[in-house]
Amino acid sequence: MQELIKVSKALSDETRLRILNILLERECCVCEVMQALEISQSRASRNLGILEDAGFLTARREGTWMLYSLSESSENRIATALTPLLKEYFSNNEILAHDRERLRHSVRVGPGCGEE
Amino acid sequence: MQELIKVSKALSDETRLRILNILLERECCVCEVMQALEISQSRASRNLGILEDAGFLTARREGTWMLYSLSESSENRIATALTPLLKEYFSNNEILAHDRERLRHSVRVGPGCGEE
DNA sequence: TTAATATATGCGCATATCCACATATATTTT
DNA sequence: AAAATATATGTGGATATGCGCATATATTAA
Repeated sequence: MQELIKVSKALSDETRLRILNILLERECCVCEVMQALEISQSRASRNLGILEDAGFLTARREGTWMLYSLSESSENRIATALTPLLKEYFSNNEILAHDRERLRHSVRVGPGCGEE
Repeated sequence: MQELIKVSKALSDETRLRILNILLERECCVCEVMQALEISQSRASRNLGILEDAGFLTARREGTWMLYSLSESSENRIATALTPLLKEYFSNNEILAHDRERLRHSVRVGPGCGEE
């Protein structure tokens, strides 16, 4: 029961739903989440952590970046059962469409990206 | 998005999951919920109200009783999509099984029930 | 090693949540 | 109308949550 409560709490927040929405598009680093949602770094990081802890996300490191993506189906049965529902629910929302739009224009800066 | 947040918050609490669990068995009045879960009257009433507001429950009056039951599928798409998941999730839990057991022994008292 | 960049986290504050207690409301019975 | 019963709700207190700010940590580049 505690797992279900954790999953539900993870979905009980607008910031986290917005994060799931853009991660349905593609894997993102923290700074891309910040840019797409126009939120602070600590806010992005903390909410990504909550979604990861609830089983929605998987993190991997690539250089200085932490890349977050939706978990595989095997990781968390509840979370992945909900994902199709979420995707459908996210399709007709102004804010979420706006976030996805900004994601397309977001830049991943850092050592790995030499400036030209 | 706010509707999804409301539904998620409704599921983010152990008391409310326990209420959904016994209502999967059958329609209940507030005093039966109190007895099955061994909680106070105000706690039962308030949490039933939260589940109703989120679209999970429907209430009808019968004399002095308020009878709560799971909503029909048409009422709330999100809530009803989750119900089968919940049902499966509730099956192997000690607390929830105990609640269902107490529900079987609960008594609906009141003016309608003449003592013999 | 030092500097630079990306991310995580300690902390304090504002707000939300949950509960028990007391009380208000609604319905039925007398 | 008054009493009895079931339920809803106002209130205050304890705890949880979400955030910004500052700082710590991790990795890479020089």
